[in-house]
Amino acid sequence: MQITERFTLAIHTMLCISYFSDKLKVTSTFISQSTNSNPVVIRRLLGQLKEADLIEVRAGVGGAYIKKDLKDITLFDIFTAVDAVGNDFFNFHSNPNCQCPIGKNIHSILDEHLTNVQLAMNEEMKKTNLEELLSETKEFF
Amino acid sequence: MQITERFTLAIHTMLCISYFSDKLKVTSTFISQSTNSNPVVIRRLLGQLKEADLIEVRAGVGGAYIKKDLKDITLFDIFTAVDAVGNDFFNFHSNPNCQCPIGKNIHSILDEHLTNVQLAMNEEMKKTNLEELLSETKEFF
DNA sequence: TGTTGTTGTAACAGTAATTATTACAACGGA
DNA sequence: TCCGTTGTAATAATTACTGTTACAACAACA
Repeated sequence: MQITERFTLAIHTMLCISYFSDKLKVTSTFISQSTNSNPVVIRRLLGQLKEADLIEVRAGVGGAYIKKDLKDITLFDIFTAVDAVGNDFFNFHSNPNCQCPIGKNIHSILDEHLTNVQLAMNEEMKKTNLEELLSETKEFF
Repeated sequence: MQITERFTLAIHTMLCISYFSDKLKVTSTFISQSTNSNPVVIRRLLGQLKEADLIEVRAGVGGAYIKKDLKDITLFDIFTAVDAVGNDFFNFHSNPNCQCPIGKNIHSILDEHLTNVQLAMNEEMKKTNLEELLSETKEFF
């Protein structure tokens, strides 16, 4: 059980746009070459990131641009944009036996604990923003 | 992108064993009826929980038993047993372009942050143990 | 010792999600 | 009008997950 490649692909995409968009036109083909992925896959990803209001994509002329202050875009925003699961991060088996004391109460017992796990993950993702990631990139470069 | 049903199924299974194993023989068929699942699916799950040394399963005669103090079994132990992904919870795209400053450094940039997210999730899971879940069950019952 | 109920496991099918790919209409500048 | 690009539909290949049938191995017990 893994989080899809889409997530790291989207972070990579956002970093490409952040790093390059003032120097050159960042197209889906350009990003697909940096990520070693497929232009159509990237375009779908760009659509999701645009939908979440994180970027602007110029139809026709081409190119993607960040729409917010880099400080205000966190890993959580990107995760939510491309891998949204809402409140259902944990997948429940359906119709547990309501004749059984465990089956009858399994949601009452578990829901809160599982929600807390999801929230802990979200909070940790919120701690990392794009500005920070970009400055780390420049240290390596 | 969701965590598999296996996880909540395994928690349900552990609770059934905890709650019933001193009163009756908890077989894969019994658990499959409480969870509304399939006996073979449960037997595979029991195999993983046994492998993780959380339970004992009696071949031949039948029945499953908890092998540790309930306080010492957390959601994290169960998750690790049935949904193990090791350190690779986040799935990376392969062969990013090493000619690109982002592609070349994407792992150096991201690995630590993603590991922290996974650790935060793990730590939250460790906060809930079976004893606690069982006593909540009894409140409802 | 044979019967019984159970576990362990292989094999297979159906479903769903993911990623890659081709194709093409629509768009916007030059 | 031409060109490169986006947006999107359609399809295929792969993989993971869940359900199911089948059966050998096992352990107690009559």
